[in-house]
Amino acid sequence: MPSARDDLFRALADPTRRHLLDLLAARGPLTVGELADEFPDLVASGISKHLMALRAAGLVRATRDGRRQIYRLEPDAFASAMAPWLAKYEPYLAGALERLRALAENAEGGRKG
Amino acid sequence: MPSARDDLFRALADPTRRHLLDLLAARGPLTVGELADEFPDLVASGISKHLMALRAAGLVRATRDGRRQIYRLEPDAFASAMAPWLAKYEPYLAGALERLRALAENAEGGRKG
DNA sequence: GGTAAGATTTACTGAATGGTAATGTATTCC
DNA sequence: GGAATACATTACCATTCAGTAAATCTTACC
Repeated sequence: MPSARDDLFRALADPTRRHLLDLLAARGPLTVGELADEFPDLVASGISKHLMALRAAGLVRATRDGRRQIYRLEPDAFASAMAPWLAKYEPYLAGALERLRALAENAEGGRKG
Repeated sequence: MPSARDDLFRALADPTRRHLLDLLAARGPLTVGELADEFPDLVASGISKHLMALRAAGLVRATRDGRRQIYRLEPDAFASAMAPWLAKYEPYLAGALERLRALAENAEGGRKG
């Protein structure tokens, strides 16, 4: 029985799925069609399957709007599985965490713009 | 042709490989045998293959010591591939980054011990 | 030199994965 | 009601992957 973290990392293993997440992160909630437009080399049902995988991992959430399905990020599952894992490597990642710290501070101070 | 980030996430997808990384993070450099001892259900060559995958992804480094091979974490590849990726989700991960920020500050202040 | 120990490589196998095509299911529009 | 749109689901195929077993290679020990 795979854990939530297993699901997370398995879902993140595929470049197409990571790209889907990137799109949702960069552009906010999107329909399946809008997402699929970004993958000219893939057939629609393939995108749908990837979205199902992301949903199963808890990384995205979908809501209906008429006949469309709007997907958006679900950051909670992401954060709660990722953060404690990252913490284990904290002593080895001081530099990277430095950068993340800067980002976090930037987010605090500069978000309202 | 897979990118460095592709390699990273594919390497992290397998629970055994993540466990290997965890062991190296928690206990420092270890030999293949010491690592293999933690996986009673797996055969030695399987561990070796996983270690090769981690090495190919740049996540670990190996040095010889007699007939042993000592593996240790290689945090640079990890950080340089992971940090910019995480940054893309920064607006969605404020809470998680908060926690990471606390960790980083703790690391700064308490490292020289 | 010969043997054993530590680790990697190769060959093989079953299972999982990503992809397509076809079918199914709501929902909207005429 | 019927056609069309937007997705999801199913069936299927090729490839990849994790695992074992056996062979190989290097170093240590006698």
